[in-house]
Amino acid sequence: MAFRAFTDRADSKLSDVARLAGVSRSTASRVLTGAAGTSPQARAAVLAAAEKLDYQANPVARALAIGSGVLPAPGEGRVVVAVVGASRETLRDPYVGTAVAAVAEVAEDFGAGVGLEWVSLAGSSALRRLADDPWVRGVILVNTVEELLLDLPLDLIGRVVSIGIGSPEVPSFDVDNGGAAEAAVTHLMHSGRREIAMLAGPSWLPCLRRQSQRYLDLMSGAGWEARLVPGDFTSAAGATGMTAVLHRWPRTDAVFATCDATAFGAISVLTHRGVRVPDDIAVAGFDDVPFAAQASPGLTTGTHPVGRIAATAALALLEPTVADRLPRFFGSELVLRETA
Amino acid sequence: MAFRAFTDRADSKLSDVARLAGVSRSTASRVLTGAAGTSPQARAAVLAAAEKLDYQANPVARALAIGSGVLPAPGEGRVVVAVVGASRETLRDPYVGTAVAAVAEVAEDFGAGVGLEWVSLAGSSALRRLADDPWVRGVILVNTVEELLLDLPLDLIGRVVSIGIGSPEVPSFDVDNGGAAEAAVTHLMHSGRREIAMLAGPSWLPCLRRQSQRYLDLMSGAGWEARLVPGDFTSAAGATGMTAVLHRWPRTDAVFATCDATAFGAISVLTHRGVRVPDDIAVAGFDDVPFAAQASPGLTTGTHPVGRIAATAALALLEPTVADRLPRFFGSELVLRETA
DNA sequence: TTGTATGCGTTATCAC
DNA sequence: GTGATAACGCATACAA
Repeated sequence: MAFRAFTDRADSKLSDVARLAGVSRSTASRVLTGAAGTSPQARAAVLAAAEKLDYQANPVARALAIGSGVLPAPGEGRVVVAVVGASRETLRDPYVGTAVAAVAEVAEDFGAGVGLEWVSLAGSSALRRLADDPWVRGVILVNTVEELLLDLPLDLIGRVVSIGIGSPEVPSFDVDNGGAAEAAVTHLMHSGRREIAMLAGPSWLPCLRRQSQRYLDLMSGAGWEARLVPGDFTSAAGATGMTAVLHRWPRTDAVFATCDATAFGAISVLTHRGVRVPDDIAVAGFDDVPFAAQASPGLTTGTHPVGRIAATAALALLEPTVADRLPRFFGSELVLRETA
Repeated sequence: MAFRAFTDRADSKLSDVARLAGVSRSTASRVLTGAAGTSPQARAAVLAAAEKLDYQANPVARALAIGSGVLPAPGEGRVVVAVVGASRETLRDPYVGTAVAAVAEVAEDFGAGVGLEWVSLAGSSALRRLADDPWVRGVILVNTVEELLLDLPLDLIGRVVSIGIGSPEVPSFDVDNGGAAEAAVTHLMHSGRREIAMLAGPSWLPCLRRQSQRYLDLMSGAGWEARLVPGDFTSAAGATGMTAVLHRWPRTDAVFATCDATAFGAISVLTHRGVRVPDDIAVAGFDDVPFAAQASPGLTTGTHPVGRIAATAALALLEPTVADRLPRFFGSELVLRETA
């Protein structure tokens, strides 16, 4: 994030180069801009002079002449993490912090900075602004929805990726949360549970559909009744969701939660009511946050490599040449602890 | 974060305004730039014309003429959270995520963006770059050290604040962790504990000195032996620190940890060894992370309003007029739960 | 192929 | 006070 070109005035200008090369400014300009119609010898002389003088074109003057805006030099600019959500408080999710940190780390290797921005569910104007800003090297959409993907500013395409759902134009990077759900639910099934409820995430979040759907499929495949309650990733939602489940389906003997925070919320309700975990009700989460290991009982949960996913997304933006070879789908591993 | 001025060409130029106002470009320019020597009637005419045409000076042309770089328009630019630390992984601390999110929320109200950057302990060059970048509206230093504060780029002064220690030139915002330490330690003392150890934070972090010092003062004031082990905010450090404490001072009956993660690391060691918490050893933490309430036993800990602190720091940067009236020191409240 | 001349939109320096 | 006019540094039709 140097932006050197803006402030430090170049020590030499085009006319200096031209004079040293023994040509006119026009010729020097032509050579330097790579325009056609320059003799090899003129080109060599200009290039040598430019090299010698360590010439750096003044981006402001160039922008004025060209009629364009000032463009960032290679190695400048920033990557912005654009988090889609119902309210600005979405930014407070620990998930976001992890992603931003990971992006910051890889961006630094490319001389880029990181930005964090909230985008409302109908926030195409925010994306429009990002698209208009030449200093935005790339945008990482987080938790985006279909609508946003559909009317994405066209000039953003090619420098936007998504963590969550994608589209033909925007490559997506995500955890295999369908697989994670399957691992957790089948584990619960194999350990003899049948009355399995799911404390799901926000229903508007499309990338979660794989998770809920897999649960639904598994339950109907086994011929058992599905018990799904939506939530919002908070532990409060886990608590109210658990309460609702207990009320509607008193015989429930296992719960799969969309994330660890929700699982912990559920567990707190359970222990408060004297329900034993896992003896009476088994609980499985998803994310494998640090506390999952420290809690007692230890939370059985699926890993969620948020940092790796975000870093990969950032790399795809900053190093387009390797983008195709990057993993797009990240596996989750079920970590068996005590709650299930 | 509009940066509109860069890309969208102004629809009207200075000459248009001048023509409509019936004056020369020179006069129009003088009026618009606020230079001296303009007649009231000329000023009125120009202002009216500019208003009518919705005139916006082209920043690129202005920059070229003025010889400066392109400056952000009022309401543009960004605030960067500069986290000081030994390695880039410092960025992964949940504390950082919370701070960035909070800053992002208030920055948005001012049309500013947020950036996140890592600054090494000897990272004056990184700060130099930030100072040179006119698009940086302000810098929020996090966990800074004295050295960095001493050779801060001079032109950064006035748009840099600190979360942690400050200096005469850079206002600091921080939690009262001395008070937090006192509340926790005296609580332990009042509940009959005497052999109180402290699992401290990184020794290089100056803003933590108030915390450790208060513990030391309290212990020596009571005439008891101090037992302090440094760590690094991780739960791993809590585990190894707890092990060390147990080894060196087997009769320890209470522990105050610099943060909740460290406290949980200590507790896991304790429970693994069959030591009962709080019966045998009481544990108090600091931060009051969400998990502190959900863990069982619930963690007794001091609140740490990171979000409010960061938001206030951002406000001080973006609204200098109210900066003096902003709180600089944020109280911590001891939340009594089960571990102490 | 090369050089000349002019434009990009503003600010600053002059005379007036 | 005001209006020409020359920078600012570069790009590019156009003429040579």
